[in-house]
Amino acid sequence: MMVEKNIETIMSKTTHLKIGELAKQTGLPVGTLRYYSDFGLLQPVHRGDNGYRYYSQNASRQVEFIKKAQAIGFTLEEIKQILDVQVRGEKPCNLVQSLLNRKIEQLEIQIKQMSLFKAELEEYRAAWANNPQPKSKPQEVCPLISSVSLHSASLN
Amino acid sequence: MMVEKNIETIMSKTTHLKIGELAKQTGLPVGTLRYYSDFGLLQPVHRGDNGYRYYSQNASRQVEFIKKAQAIGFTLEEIKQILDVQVRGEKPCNLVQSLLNRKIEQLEIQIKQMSLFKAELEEYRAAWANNPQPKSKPQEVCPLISSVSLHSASLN
DNA sequence: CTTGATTCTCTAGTATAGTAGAGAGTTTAT
DNA sequence: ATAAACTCTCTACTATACTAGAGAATCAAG
Repeated sequence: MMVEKNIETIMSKTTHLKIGELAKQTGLPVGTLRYYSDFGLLQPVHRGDNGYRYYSQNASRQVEFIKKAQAIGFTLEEIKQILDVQVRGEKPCNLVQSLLNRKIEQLEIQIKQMSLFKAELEEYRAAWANNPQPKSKPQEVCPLISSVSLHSASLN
Repeated sequence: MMVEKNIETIMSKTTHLKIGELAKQTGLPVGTLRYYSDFGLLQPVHRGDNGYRYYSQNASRQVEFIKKAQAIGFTLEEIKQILDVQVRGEKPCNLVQSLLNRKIEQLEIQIKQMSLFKAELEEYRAAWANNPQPKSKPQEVCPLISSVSLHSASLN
């Protein structure tokens, strides 16, 4: 009993991170890490007898992955699906493959949309730069909406 | 009195849209349009004596703009700030210019991030395609997380 | 003129992604 | 051994973007 506990303690100390340590490494608040844990997004490798969460060293890399994916617009649910596969080291079953394919396609579309939208905003900005104010046509509320909207049609 | 009301009624019928009509044109539920109205994102040009919202013909184009911007990750608050300027036809004051500049920059960064992330997922997929399963190293939970994470560092 | 559709306001509920705090147990440092 | 720091669970609250429904007024058609 005593021996077993010692072994675990040593293991935990050397190979695992407590939640606060992971928080420091990643910059995420402890509360968020707990939330991820409960959500099933980032699970500790094990729980101590005290109930403490112990994370693998990989955890902070997974957090980085999560951050990126999130910044790009993936929901936690979607990220979980991707990470689940990673973590479980499953063979790429058809389901998972198609999931990944869908995500990649989505990204591609989004990148295109964003590029177009950016161009639109840039035009917008440029048009303004030398557009004093529309005094003549009061019924046209926005002087730029029409030009902006020309491109809008092609985006959706 | 009577004459005024008639004129308004005629104006409304010919130049303005009732909420349900706009809903049909745009595909957005009436409730959402009301929400946008209350939020100040898409305001009716006027309210009738009955309290009805009357929208300009432009409204549906603005909705398209909103949809796109939203699809790309802008919040309604941000979109409002952009549209406010459009609608008010304001001169590009410094504040607004910098707002737009910031948005454009943000988009640029996001596009880059998404491209990198997409590449990452593609690598991921490719690596899986010919990776049977990691039997030898049980402690390495994920066979791909390491390769994935190599690129991760450069992304943030 | 009445019926049915549309609109109004207002309240409340949903999902996502957390954040904050209470109250209790655990660990660490002195 | 005791205090400070850390962790636990659980509840409740926040913001964003809606959605649903009640109850009342208004409008449009036959």
